[in-house]
Amino acid sequence: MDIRAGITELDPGNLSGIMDASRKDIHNSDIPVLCQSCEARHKGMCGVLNSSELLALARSTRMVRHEAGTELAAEAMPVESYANVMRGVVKLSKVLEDGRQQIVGLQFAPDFLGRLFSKENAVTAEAASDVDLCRVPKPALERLIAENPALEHRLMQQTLRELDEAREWMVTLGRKTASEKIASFLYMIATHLDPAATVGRRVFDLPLTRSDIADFLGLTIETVSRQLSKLRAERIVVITGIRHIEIPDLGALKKRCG
Amino acid sequence: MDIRAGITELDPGNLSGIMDASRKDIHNSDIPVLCQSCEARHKGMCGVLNSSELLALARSTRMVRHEAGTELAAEAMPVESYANVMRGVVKLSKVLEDGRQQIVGLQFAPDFLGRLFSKENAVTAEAASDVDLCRVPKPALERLIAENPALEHRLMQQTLRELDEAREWMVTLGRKTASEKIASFLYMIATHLDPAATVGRRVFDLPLTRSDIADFLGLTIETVSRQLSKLRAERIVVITGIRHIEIPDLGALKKRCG
DNA sequence: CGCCGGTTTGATACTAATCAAGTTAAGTGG
DNA sequence: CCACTTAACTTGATTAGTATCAAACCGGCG
Repeated sequence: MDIRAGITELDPGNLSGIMDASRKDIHNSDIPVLCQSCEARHKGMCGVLNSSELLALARSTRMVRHEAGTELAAEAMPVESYANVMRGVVKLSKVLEDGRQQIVGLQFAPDFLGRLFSKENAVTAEAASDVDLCRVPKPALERLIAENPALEHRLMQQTLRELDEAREWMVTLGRKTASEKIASFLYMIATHLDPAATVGRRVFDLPLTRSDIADFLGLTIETVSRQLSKLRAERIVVITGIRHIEIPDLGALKKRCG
Repeated sequence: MDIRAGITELDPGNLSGIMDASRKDIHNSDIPVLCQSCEARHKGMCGVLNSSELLALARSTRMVRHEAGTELAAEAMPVESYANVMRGVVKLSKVLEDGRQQIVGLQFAPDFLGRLFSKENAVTAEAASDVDLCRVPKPALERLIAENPALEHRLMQQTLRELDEAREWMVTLGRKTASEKIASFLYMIATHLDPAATVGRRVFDLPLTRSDIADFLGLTIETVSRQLSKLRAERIVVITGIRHIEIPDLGALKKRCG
C-alpha cells in the first residue's frame, strides 16, 4: 500500500464533490457547509444542534478525505478526535496477537465514529472504501455533549442501534453455517443501502473485498468464494462483476439466512 | 420447568435477605430501601439521582425475585419495564427460527436491564441464576431520563461498555478455537467477579450450565465438556464440583485465550 | 432403589480450513 | 497496443476440528 495513502485535506470552499444531492436543499450560508449536509438529512451528530451550536462546532470541525485502506484509528491508541462518516464505508476490527482478525462493525454514512468518553480506542477503524469524514476534536465534542443533552441522546440512540447490530451479528457468527453467513451478509448490505423493502430486486456494489468479508464472517477467503459461487449457481445472486452484485429476489435470499 | 416459576413479590418492609453488606451504611429511612443499595454502591441507575428524584423513582419501582430459568423478557415483545439486576446473573439470548440459540450477553449486578427507547425487546432475557430485580415501568424511567441528563449519561456509559463487550465477544465467536473459547469464557467469568488482578488463583461457581456455555460460545454441549476436560487434564483448571471451578493460575489461563 | 436431568466419553460424519494451483482484472512500462 | 506484473479471486484435493449420534455416568430426589 502507498505510504502516502489518505489524509487529503479538502478546501472548505469547494466541497461540491463530496456533498450529496440533499445539499441543494440548503441555502443558509451562515451555517457551515459541512454541517448543512447532516442537518439536511436529519441524521448525523449535527441534527439536534441549533444554529449557534452548529457555528461553534464548525469552528473545530474539519472535513478530510481518506482513500480506501487508510487506518483511521488504531486499537488501544489514544482517541484524539471523533468523526462523522459523510461518504463511504469504515470497517471496525480487532486482532488477536497471532494476527487473526475479526471485523466487529461497519459504519456507513452518516454514522458517528469513535469510542465516546474513553481515552483509548477499543477497535481499529479502517477506510473500507474511499471515505469523507467530518472530524471534530475529542474535547470540543465532549464539551458540546455536556452542554447539550439532546446531542448525547442522539448518540445514545446510535450506540443502542450498534449494540443491536453487534448482537444480531453474534448470532450469525456463533450459530450459522458458512452458506447462511454469506447470505446474511449480502442481505445485510442490500437492506442497509435501502432499508425500505425486504423483497424484490436489488443491485449494488460490495463495499468489501473477499478478504474483508471473510474477516467479517469468521471464515476463510476460500470458503467465502466457494459459498458465493454456490449461491450464484443457485441463482440466488447474480455476480455481474467482481464487486457488482445483483439480488433477483431479496425474499429468496432471506430464506437462506437461517 | 415449573410453570409458576419466578415472580415472587418481595415485601418492601423485609428485604434483609437480598441486600448486600453495603446496606448497613445507609440509615436515612426516607430513601426507599430498594435504592439505598444502588446509591451505596455508586453504581446502578440510581447513583446519579438526588434525594427527591430517588423518592420519585421509588414510588414506581418494585423489587421482584425470580428463580433460575424464568423468562424475564421475550425477543420481539413489547418492553413494559426496565430493571436493575440487584443479585444474580441474567442471560440475554437470540434464537433462529429453527431453534438454534445464541447467548449475546450476560448481565451481572448491578447492571441495567432493558432496551431503552424501543417498543420491542431486541433479545430474550432469562434468569441464569436466582435473581433479584429492581423493576421500574418504562414511562417512569423515560420521564426521569428526559429530566435528568446525568442519568442518561450513566446509562450511555453502560451501553458503551456493553458494546465493547459484545465486540470483544465477536472476536471470540468468529476467530477462536473451541479450546480458546472455553478458556476465554472462564477468564471472563473469573475477572468479572473480581476485576482487579489478572494473575494468581481464583475460585468461583459457574453461573451457567454446560448448555448455556455452549450457547454462549457457539459450540455444542459435548464440545464444551470435552474442552473443559482437556483443560482439567492440563491442570489449567481444577473442577471441584460440577459448577465449582478453581483456576490455579489466571496467567496460565490467559495464555490459552488466544 | 430407580428415575431423571445434567454431564462425560466414545465413534463416526461432515463442514470448513489448509495447502496448492490456476484464473481474472487492473494496472505498468516498453 | 501489448507483454508483463501483481493482487484479488476461484477452484480443487486433502486434512483438521467440531458436530452428530450413541452410550454411559453421576448426583439428587421421590
